[in-house]
Amino acid sequence: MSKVVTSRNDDYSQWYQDLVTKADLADHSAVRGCMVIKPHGYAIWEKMQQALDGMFKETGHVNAYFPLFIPKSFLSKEAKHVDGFAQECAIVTHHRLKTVGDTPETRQVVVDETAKLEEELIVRPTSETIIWNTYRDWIKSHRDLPLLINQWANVVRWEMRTRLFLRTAEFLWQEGHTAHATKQEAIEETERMLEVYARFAEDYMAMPVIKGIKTENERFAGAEETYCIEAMMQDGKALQAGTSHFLGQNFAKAFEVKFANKENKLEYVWATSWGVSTRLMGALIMTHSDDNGLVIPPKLAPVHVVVVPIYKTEEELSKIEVLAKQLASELKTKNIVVRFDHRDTLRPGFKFAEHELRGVPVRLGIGPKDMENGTVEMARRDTLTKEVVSMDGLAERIVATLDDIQSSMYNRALKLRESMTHHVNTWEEFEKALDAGGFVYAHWDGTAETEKKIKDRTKATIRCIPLDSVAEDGKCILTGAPSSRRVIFARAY
RNA sequence: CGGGGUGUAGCGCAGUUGGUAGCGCACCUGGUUUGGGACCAGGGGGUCGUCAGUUCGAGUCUGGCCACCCCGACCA
Repeated sequence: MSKVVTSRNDDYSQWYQDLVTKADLADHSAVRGCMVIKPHGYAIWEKMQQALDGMFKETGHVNAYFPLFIPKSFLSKEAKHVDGFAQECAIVTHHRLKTVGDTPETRQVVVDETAKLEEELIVRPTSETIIWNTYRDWIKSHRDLPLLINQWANVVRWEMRTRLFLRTAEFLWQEGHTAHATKQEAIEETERMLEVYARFAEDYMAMPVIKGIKTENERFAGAEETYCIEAMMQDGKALQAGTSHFLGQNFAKAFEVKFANKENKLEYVWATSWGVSTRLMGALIMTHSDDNGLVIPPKLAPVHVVVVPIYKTEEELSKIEVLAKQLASELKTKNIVVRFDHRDTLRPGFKFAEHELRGVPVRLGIGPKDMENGTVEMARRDTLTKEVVSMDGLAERIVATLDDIQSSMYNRALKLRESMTHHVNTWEEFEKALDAGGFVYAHWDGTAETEKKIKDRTKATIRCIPLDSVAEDGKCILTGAPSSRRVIFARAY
């Protein structure tokens, strides 16, 4: 009974926390703001990594790895960049400990002050600086470009307040860092990777996203332009799910990265960077899960089908097991993972609840009645519906069901987003729509001051200027100044 | 960094006017069960966050410290 999660209606935030811990995704660790990602959570992250990594490689990228530590002086070379990150850096100052105290009771380990570093090291909050410092040596000619590199890594940002997956002091991510000969190429790359993220979110996570551009206020520190995908969570709040930055020549200039063009003239290199993080785990949870637990889209489920045997005798069990094994090997050829839940100390009802909590998309119950009738009970996690189906053609049926789960999860999420999206023209409507929750399309005069005033008054930020927005004359919701297109406002995570 | 809260068994909690720690779940053993979170019997498991003080005696009272969580401000 201890595994029941708080309902979304009672306390959304508590529901989220319950879900993360009770579905065995992650736990708070002994270190403030840092989480332990448990095997089940990590398995889902690995599925995400796999899919994304494949997409990166398809678009011509290769993986590499750069150091965890960044010399302090590197960070300050790009002025805006350091401004953006200075407040949340972990700093390494020493490289040795020593033991003091003569007795076992008083003995303790302290920092050895004689082992102070000449230059402090910053634990990377992001790797632009160390990477661009390295690129200086790698890029000499236009023939070295484009340079398309990704790294899977952990980064540390000393956030004041943390939440499991959504904002942790240490998080896992991938960061792509590319170098190009022309501005146009770099912008194309930025947009290409935004497209990859959007496709991943929608096709794999079954999470609809809006592609857009950040306003100056929300732009990445050191970028010329930040593109993003924005998703809406079930409570109507927005979540930035991924960003792709056009960095211009800012880092090339800061780190003196020049290449000889075809005319043998030296030019600064154009750059992009783009990343998604374990925050996507939070997005996944808050997009689909319900009061019974996690709901995972089949494409990201570590296990697609679980078979729960219902039996009295060992003989019955072994018959069911033979069936399950057969089904598993048949489905394995279609990359569907079937697990047979053979645990004999737990009753079926407990297993049903547990697999629901952990989000297995399809559950099959097989008992004596089924063995007699040649049927199984098939339950869908997304709809919580059950039906008794024939064992004949079961594999095909499962394939079709998984496909259907994948697409209906997307459709459900899209429908919810649409039902919580509003277009408003007056301040009064604007406030009302924000309180109702969701995305609010409204006109804005394009100034950072107005954006900030709106944020102070309503806690809503401009999530993005949608890429597909159409030109439309209107008046700024706050100042009444003319505006040529709507932007999306929302309260956000 | 402000506000609030919590530290007692793996988890969730109780512990009265101070008298040396208990309940549920989980765990172990045995048995009966098994189509939506089983039941019976027996059993194991504790520096009560930490330091100091008051006291014959502190989980309980006093003070300090630490940690974590939640709500804000800041950020992916």
